[in-house]
Amino acid sequence: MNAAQEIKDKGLKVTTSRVKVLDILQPDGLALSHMELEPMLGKIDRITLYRILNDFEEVGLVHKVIDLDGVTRFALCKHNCTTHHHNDNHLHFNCTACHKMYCMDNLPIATVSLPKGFTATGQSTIIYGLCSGCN
Amino acid sequence: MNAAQEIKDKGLKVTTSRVKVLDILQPDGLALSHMELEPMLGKIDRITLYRILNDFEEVGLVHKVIDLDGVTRFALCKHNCTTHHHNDNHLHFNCTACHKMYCMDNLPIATVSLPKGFTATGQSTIIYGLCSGCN
DNA sequence: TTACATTTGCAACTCTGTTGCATAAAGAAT
DNA sequence: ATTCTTTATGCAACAGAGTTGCAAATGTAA
Ligand SMILES: [Mn+2]
Ligand SMILES: [Mn+2]
Ligand SMILES: [Zn+2]
Ligand SMILES: [Zn+2]
Repeated sequence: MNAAQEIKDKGLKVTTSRVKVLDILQPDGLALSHMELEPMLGKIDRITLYRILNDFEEVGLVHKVIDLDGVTRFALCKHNCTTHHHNDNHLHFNCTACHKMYCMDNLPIATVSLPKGFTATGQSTIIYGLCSGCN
Repeated sequence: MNAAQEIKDKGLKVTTSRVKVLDILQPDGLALSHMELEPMLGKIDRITLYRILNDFEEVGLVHKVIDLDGVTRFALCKHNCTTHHHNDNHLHFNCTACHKMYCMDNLPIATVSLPKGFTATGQSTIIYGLCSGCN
């Protein structure tokens, strides 16, 4: 499906900025930061980019993940996420050389048994090391 | 062991600010943020606190962990960490109600098998849900 | 094509973290 | 105890990330 249609299906107005942002996030399965996205987008205001990404996250088009350096990154949702309900409970891999962050769908997530009194609703795991490009 | 001695053993000068910071981090096993630490410390300059925590991390007195909201937190090391070599490869629990972050020593860490080309040197897992105080 | 609702760009602001520099404090030598 | 040297501290100034208010521009539907 094309970006404009996905945006419309989520109930958002189709604007050139939003289409461009979604197109850039499409292909790779990588989670990109604001600093990486801004130069790829031309002359879009950085505040607009903040608002677009936040809107996309709210309607389930992208998910947010904070990497090991504390940098916020965004990646496409692939599992029918909807407004305020994300299904992106997958692992992420953060390369310590090139700092790329990969969404690792299809990897199993271990269940942890917590001490009495604690109840888990989810977990966020970032594995770090060298990616296939840096190895 | 008392805070002053621990600081001296790591080759750092024993100052009143450093002792106070280490004393505050001692008891609970919680990872505290700058915003939480500053009011507990009285009149210590915030830049000084940044430098103290960074120095403590470098010599292996504390470790840093970024919570689910992207807030940087610091907690005591408990496993003979040394300069530039940390052994704090444990899970963390982030309460979604009170936002406390707990160091979960003694919980097993699952090993993940990655796609070809990727090699892991470690992982960082944050489990979220309700803590014993909020349940 | 007009009219309405939403989005965008800009200014201003907060919060986090870093660096340079003069002063204060710690530790060692005398 | 006093001096000396090194390190730590406080302050100012700055850079980056993220938010909000508001007027102008744009999208959509009538
Ligand atoms: Mn992801
Ligand atoms: Mn910890
Ligand atoms: Zn890499
Ligand atoms: Zn709690």
